[in-house]
Amino acid sequence: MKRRTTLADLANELKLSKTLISLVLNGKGDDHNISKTTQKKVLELAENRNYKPLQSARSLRTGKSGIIGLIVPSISNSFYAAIAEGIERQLSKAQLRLFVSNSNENQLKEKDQVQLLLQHNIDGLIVASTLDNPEYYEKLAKTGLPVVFFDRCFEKCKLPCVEVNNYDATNEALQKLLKKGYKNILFMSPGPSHLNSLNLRKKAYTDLQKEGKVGNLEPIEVDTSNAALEIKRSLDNYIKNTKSKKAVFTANNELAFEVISYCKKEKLAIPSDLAIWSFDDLLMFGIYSPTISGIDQPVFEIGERAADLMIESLEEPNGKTGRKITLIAEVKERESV
Amino acid sequence: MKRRTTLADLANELKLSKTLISLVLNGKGDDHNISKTTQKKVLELAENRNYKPLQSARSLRTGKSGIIGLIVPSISNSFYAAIAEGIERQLSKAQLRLFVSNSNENQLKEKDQVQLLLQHNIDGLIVASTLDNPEYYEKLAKTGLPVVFFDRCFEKCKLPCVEVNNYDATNEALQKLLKKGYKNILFMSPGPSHLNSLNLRKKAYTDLQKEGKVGNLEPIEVDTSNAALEIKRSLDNYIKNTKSKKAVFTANNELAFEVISYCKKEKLAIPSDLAIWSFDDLLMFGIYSPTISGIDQPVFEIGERAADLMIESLEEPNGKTGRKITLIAEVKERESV
DNA sequence: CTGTTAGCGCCTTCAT
DNA sequence: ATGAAGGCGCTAACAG
Repeated sequence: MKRRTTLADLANELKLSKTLISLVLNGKGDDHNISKTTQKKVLELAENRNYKPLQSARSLRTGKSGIIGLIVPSISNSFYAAIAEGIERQLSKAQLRLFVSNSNENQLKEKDQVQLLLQHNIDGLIVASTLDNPEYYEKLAKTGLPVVFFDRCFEKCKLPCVEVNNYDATNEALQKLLKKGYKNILFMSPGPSHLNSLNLRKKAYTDLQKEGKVGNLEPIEVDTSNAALEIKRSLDNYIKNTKSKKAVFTANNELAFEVISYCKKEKLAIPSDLAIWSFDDLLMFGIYSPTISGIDQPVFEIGERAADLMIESLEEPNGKTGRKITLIAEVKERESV
Repeated sequence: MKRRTTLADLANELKLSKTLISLVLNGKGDDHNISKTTQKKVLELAENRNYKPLQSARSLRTGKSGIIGLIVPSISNSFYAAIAEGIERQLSKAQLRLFVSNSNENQLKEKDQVQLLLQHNIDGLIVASTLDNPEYYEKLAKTGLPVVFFDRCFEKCKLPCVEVNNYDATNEALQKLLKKGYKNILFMSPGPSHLNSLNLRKKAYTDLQKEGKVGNLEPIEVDTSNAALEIKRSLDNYIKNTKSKKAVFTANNELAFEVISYCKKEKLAIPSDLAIWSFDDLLMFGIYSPTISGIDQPVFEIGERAADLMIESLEEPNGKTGRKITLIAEVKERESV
């Protein structure tokens, strides 16, 4: 079990000081007028010995780790998984690495994960937060840690974030349903929720109700730990009591999945017995029979832009705060309506 | 921007030595006969000041980081995402953290990622490798780094690994197809591939051919970067030239997805025009109309067992090598055949 | 029961 | 153009 090569090893072998080696390897050779030949020797030996600086040592010395923490509700949700890939792709261009943590929609666990990340000297934090307010992160940001939100942003929060046009996209989809003659649309969201993104989607619905355009059904909040059952109850009820054309709008992909599953079990035809439109767009929506209408968020771009914001924050720690990026989600009408 | 609390801070405040604090905080207080009252004082102050040891310092000193590296082809593939969650869940019980890296099925990138992980002093490596032989990892393991494979294991490799009964499960599914009267089954796998797991699936097919039970169609290798087109070409051809009942077996979920997509586009009925059976089992398979036959790998368990093997290796570095765990994948016959 | 000392590998100021 | 020395925060020998 041979030891890894260290700076000292290289220094000894070349009869030079560690300082010199360090300077050259960090690209500061020219600044210090170190001769080209020396530089070359150093670089070659380093290559040859496969020298790689030990991050924990460097991190201890510089206070920087080259690690960005990412916190998502669940990495096995394809939405977050795709965003994570976008982030990783972009960060790795800047030689940064990504620490992925699940919060499992649990506020305590989320804070725990942050603490763990902090212990690893992370340089920044990218978060789709489950918390109900941004205070915790605002405090963190005040200590000098760059924080970037995505997907789940907070109103009146100065921290940079990347989100999509939740309200407008939902409104557009609902309007299309109305035009198709669906009036008593059922709105379902995972809940109980304080999440701004979900509330905006819901607001698009309730605002239309206030305008008298949509029937006055109470929006349903589905406890996702028991989704299948709750959805069955709601839909059974909805279908029994609704005479007009029936349609359900789900605020995320998990619910849509359960609704489709329900239709399959109950042998309901889509869209004749029940029409479906979902916020989020899964790959399978495009090949299901019938194809399912969705709202397609630009997942990779969300990830990349979040990473960009992070890199910006890293470069100018006192730069303009409050950079908010709003991306456009594409409303996709398909056979399910 | 206030500095974090350090051991020295606590020591100063209590007029005790750093050593003492360190001992207590690491639970070695009793071993060193440190008085309960002192221990209590230390623990309370640490709690109070929200002291958290800095991992990079500890790592530098001990050579251990508490980080396990995970390398997968793509974390946005739901199969790997689910396994990653299983691993994370199990590791976190042992206070270990997970570094997730994508190899993108690229051998060079995979090695790069390993190097990066190594720089972070990782304590172990869990890998679904894209390499065509285990040498690289065997060398690594010889330096004392615990390595655990999963999903993609190597024959005649002494390193611990977790896999499923690829051959038997495929054989079972194919036998069921035969019994249903499908004779000229088309076999498709992502390729060109050297992966043992995929080759075992293919071998189950070619062995049946040798026994004369399955027609003698050449197994198809689909270039996944251009899957849709290649699949269309193969299936167009297959369907045109096959008179008997038609069925395709796909060796992974991505191909199955493309085949279903093809059927949708070409308006082919499943299973009357074309039957489908897939290795892997996606959530959507259960709600698609018709439901799709699959082979369900126990993803969470794969993750957990891989994590277990890692934890074992960590505990007894010179323990028995060659621990191989083979889990049973469940063959699920559904409406698509 | 508690403290002193040294050093992990690296970067950085200050000297030369 | 190069080097010496110190220290980041922590732990592990070795002393009392």
